[in-house]
Amino acid sequence: MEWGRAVEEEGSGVVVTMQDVARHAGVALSTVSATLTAARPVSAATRARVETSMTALGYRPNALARGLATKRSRVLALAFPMGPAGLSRTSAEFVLGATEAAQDRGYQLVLWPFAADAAGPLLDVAAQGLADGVLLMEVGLADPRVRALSEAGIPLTLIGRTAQGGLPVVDVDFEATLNAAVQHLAGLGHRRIALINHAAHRVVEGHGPTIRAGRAYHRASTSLGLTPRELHAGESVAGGRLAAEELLDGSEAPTAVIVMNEEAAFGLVAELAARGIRVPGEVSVAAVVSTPAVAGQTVPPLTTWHAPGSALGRAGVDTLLTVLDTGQVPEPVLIGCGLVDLGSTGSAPVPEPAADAPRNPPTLHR
Amino acid sequence: MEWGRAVEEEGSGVVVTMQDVARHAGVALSTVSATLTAARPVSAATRARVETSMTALGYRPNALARGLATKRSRVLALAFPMGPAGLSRTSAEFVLGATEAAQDRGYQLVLWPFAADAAGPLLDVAAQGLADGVLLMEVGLADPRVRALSEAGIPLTLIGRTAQGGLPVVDVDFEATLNAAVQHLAGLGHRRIALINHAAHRVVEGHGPTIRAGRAYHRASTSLGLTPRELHAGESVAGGRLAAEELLDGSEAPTAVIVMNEEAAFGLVAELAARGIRVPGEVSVAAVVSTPAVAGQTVPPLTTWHAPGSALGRAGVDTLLTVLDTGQVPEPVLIGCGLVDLGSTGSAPVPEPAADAPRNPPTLHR
DNA sequence: TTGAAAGCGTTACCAT
DNA sequence: ATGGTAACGCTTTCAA
Repeated sequence: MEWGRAVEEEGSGVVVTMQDVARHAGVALSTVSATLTAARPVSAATRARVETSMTALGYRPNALARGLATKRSRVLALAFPMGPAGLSRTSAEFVLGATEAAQDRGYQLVLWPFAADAAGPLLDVAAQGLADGVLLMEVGLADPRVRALSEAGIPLTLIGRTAQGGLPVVDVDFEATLNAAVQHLAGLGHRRIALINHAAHRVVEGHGPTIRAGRAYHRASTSLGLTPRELHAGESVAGGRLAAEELLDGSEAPTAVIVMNEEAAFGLVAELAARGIRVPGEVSVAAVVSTPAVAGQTVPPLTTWHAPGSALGRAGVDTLLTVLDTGQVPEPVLIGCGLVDLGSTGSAPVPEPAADAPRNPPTLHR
Repeated sequence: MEWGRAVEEEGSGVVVTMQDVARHAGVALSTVSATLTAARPVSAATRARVETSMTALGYRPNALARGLATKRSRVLALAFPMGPAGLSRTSAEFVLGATEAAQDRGYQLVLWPFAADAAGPLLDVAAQGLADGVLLMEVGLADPRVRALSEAGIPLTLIGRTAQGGLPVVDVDFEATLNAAVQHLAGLGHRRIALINHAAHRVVEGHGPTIRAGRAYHRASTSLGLTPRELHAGESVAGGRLAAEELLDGSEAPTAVIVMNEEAAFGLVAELAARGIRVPGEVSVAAVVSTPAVAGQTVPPLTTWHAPGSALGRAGVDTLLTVLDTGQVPEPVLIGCGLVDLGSTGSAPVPEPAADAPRNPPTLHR
């Protein structure tokens, strides 16, 4: 509808450029660009003409060209080491939060699956300009990726690692969470509160959550005058059962168990059920840094300190964008877990000595 | 180390362009490009010089510029509707397979989290040239995204949907899998083989797997002269228990159950355990289109027809690249599940009437 | 075999 | 407020 130029109305793979829109609207190319970016004032009249032309032609800005010109792709890469186990619910909540936050701020968030150890491909992607910055999930204490990326000067933000070396970081507040859990159980009268943590090799590998949760648990326990008892269980139902057996077979069986290992939680509950031990009547159980959606799967469902996935996601994006925009390293952001009471914790049982193992007050009868 | 030009050795955010490399190597820009793309012959000598210069300067090709020039980003988008439940193990295996296949063929595979219904953002990303093609996961029978993308002329491949409308597709071969499961159990002597499928509303919504699995199960059963009994269970432990109760309470309780619903499988096993029914002694259980990693979590672990996630991922990428390169629509690819026998299926119990419900041969005693 | 130059679709700056 | 035009970093002709 202008001087005789063949106008493709839609579809068919024909790319409509800014130049096309400009011609159609009878304005200069730079004016079209301006109405899009608001980089300079455009009169309402021309703006209207331009916008009409854009929709008429089905114009779509080319992100690559824009990125080349601005040196910004407006894409954020979320690098996560993906094993065959998939994405845990907690991670998923994180991703969703991050995705929303990114969109709110005009960025695209893409998940880039990378091997946990290989920094190379990650480096390429970032250095090639495909992503403006990188969100690194599940960072180990001595993660090769961190060194590589930060040395290459690629803006990044770490998820899941305490501040060290002045890198931008967001993380679960394990300290606060374990403290809350211990306090909660102690408040119910429990004196023997055990922790089932991740596998022992995780500690050796420098797995942050495992280490920090363990430390926080010990600190919280001793500060209340309780004797901590930490077990490491394999990440499996079987691992959980084993830990439970070890815990229950001794004479000093705990009356409350904190589990920081989702798979093992299933095993613990199964073992308790197999022994006919009532939850929370005889033993209280609390899942920590988990989610009710998972911890609620057991019978009975477990009271949970819900990992703040979504909030962490938002915080991660915000932090990364701050780095991108200002070059400054923001303070670490730590977010605690919220309590979701699903009824698996209750008052400590009255300390009645078991029949098989008489203790201090010499046999009170059963 | 050349005529006096300030040479940045690394890092520090300074971008090294092809022009820089050309100058450093004393060749033309186009020659550098040629050594990189092999688009034209380059003598070994100059190639060596160029490569030396590239590493000396720490050159990284700019993907955006290359994409702009070639009109190919060499990025494939894997669009998956991400809910808070995360990525199932099966999906994860798919993603891994796809990622590997993409890398093998020189492409980057990114996961683009999108709302299941919103086609808009997806369209933008693809139309903007950020991705060359789209892999659509979890496609519903009347998926708005499919229409939008194919109308926009964006190369795509569907995952999880039978061929219809001549679109490129890869999927699990439900027919073959359910058939194999039914045959396997019938071969063990079972005559009452039930199916616990996904929730009923899935059928209404046109959830492909649910519908096709159900159909295949019915077909396989009747072709063997068996009476099919299909139940729909909610995707939860509770849903599984409910279905189990319904199945077990009747007088015609099945001796074998096929479960095509991972969450419900947990409930089924729990209910069987609660009733003291031995698996596979009294009831055989088989998980279908699942993975041993999940179905092995129950006690006892379940014999599984393992969903071919990885193979599907590779097939999906291959199909999409075929579409991209040739514009042709390849034939649908269907891949069946492999059997992983974890011991939860066994011979059908001898049809001995239970003590509480005497049947044909009047009370043989227990 | 190599060099020079014209795009790719934008943005950003300089005029007007 | 608007129109030209030089980048952006690369691929791809076309000559030499």
